[in-house]
Amino acid sequence: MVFAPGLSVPPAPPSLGQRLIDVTVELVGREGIESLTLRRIARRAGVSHGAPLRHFDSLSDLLADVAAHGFRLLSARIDDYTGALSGDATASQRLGAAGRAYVRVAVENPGLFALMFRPDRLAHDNVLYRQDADAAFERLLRHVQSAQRAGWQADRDTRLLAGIVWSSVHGLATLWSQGTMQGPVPDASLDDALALSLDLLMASDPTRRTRPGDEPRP
Amino acid sequence: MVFAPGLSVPPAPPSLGQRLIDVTVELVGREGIESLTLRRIARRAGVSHGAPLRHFDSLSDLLADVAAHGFRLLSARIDDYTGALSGDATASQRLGAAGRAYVRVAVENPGLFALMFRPDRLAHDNVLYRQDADAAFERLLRHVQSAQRAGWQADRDTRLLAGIVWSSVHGLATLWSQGTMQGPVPDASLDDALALSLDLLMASDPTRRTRPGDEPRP
DNA sequence: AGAAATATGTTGACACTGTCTACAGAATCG
DNA sequence: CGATTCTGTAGACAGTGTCAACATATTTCT
Repeated sequence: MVFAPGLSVPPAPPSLGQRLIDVTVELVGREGIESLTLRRIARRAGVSHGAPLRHFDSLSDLLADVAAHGFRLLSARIDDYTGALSGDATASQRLGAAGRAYVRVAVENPGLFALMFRPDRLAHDNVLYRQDADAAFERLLRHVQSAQRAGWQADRDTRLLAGIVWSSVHGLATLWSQGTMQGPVPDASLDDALALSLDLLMASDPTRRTRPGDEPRP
Repeated sequence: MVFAPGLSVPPAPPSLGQRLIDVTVELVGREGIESLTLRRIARRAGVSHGAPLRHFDSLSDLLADVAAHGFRLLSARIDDYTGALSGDATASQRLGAAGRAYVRVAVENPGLFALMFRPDRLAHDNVLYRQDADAAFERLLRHVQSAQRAGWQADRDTRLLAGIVWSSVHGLATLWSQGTMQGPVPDASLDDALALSLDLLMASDPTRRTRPGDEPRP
């Protein structure tokens, strides 16, 4: 092994706290929310059933940290999707891309996404959760603001408008990712649904020429 | 007591099955979803902890029946709100009233509403649940259909369009009833949010003259 | 009517769960 | 070096969903 100071520092083994979060993320991804048991998480991490409580106040505290991780993932995906647009994309197109990222995260990580919006399973006093959730919303807020400056619904209250856009996308993401939509609207494609939803939202956008679902994707 | 055949038949005491459902509805209304325990429900109904399993396959089967009750309540409220409009109300106004009813049910019964959309706590093979949920959606579908016949988004696929309207209203109802919205949009009023949401949805409605949030309420 | 079958409740057991306390060893610090 | 804190283990406790055994009613059939 070569000695290269600052480069080959052996990666410190992640603390048990972090490993428990990783294990939980993997568990909720493979087996869903009902599998999220403190003892099961501990077992899978290879420690005794009492060990997690040395790092988290309670199960709901651990789950809140996991949910916070989900919000960080969401923010990253929003940045990916909006950043992948060409430089001359309109603000509304960027907002649409953010919405697309949101639904994608929900559908690709249904368990984690469900956990993120289940207040009865999350410690309400977890600061990381509130921080990262707020950061994701602020991202959306900035995109709404830009779209407004470009003329879309310019006279509306920005925060409320962002809340409505959020609601709209969140409803689609929720119903789709938990399979509820497949009952009443069985043979619809997610892309069609998403395109229609954004189309209704952006119906009054003066800058749009084509359907807002037609931007390139990353 | 007067003998009046057909009128004063002493009301048959509701079966334990029905009483368990009633108790659960009341419990979820006062103490939320985390309180929904088979043993606790049995205790409150005054029977032993094993009794409920003579009437339901499992806790999740009982909860699915309770959720079905919630969907029946939802359908009734939608009919109330749309039926209270004057005879010359437009189809879009009726659709808006249905959306208002949806959000109202969610906000006034947050625990029950949360239960209705929590697939991990409901028996997926409960027929009553699927029936009553479908019935509620069909109601919405008919209102969307009427609005389309009146010219709103007439060229869209009706079921998909109904799914999008549902999503939009459902997102607002969910985030508001579970208090998530009060974080990012603290001082917004539900009426303003609802009005704005319906306004965006109905932006392209040719029959509307005023803001669609302005119809009378029952 | 009487017997058989079914329905509906109780009780106790089992394997789980979250959380608490007591304990042990390691790391850190004064 | 001694004391203290950190981080893990092990056992206990109350609570959970579900099942089997048992006791009565109630209904059904002959």
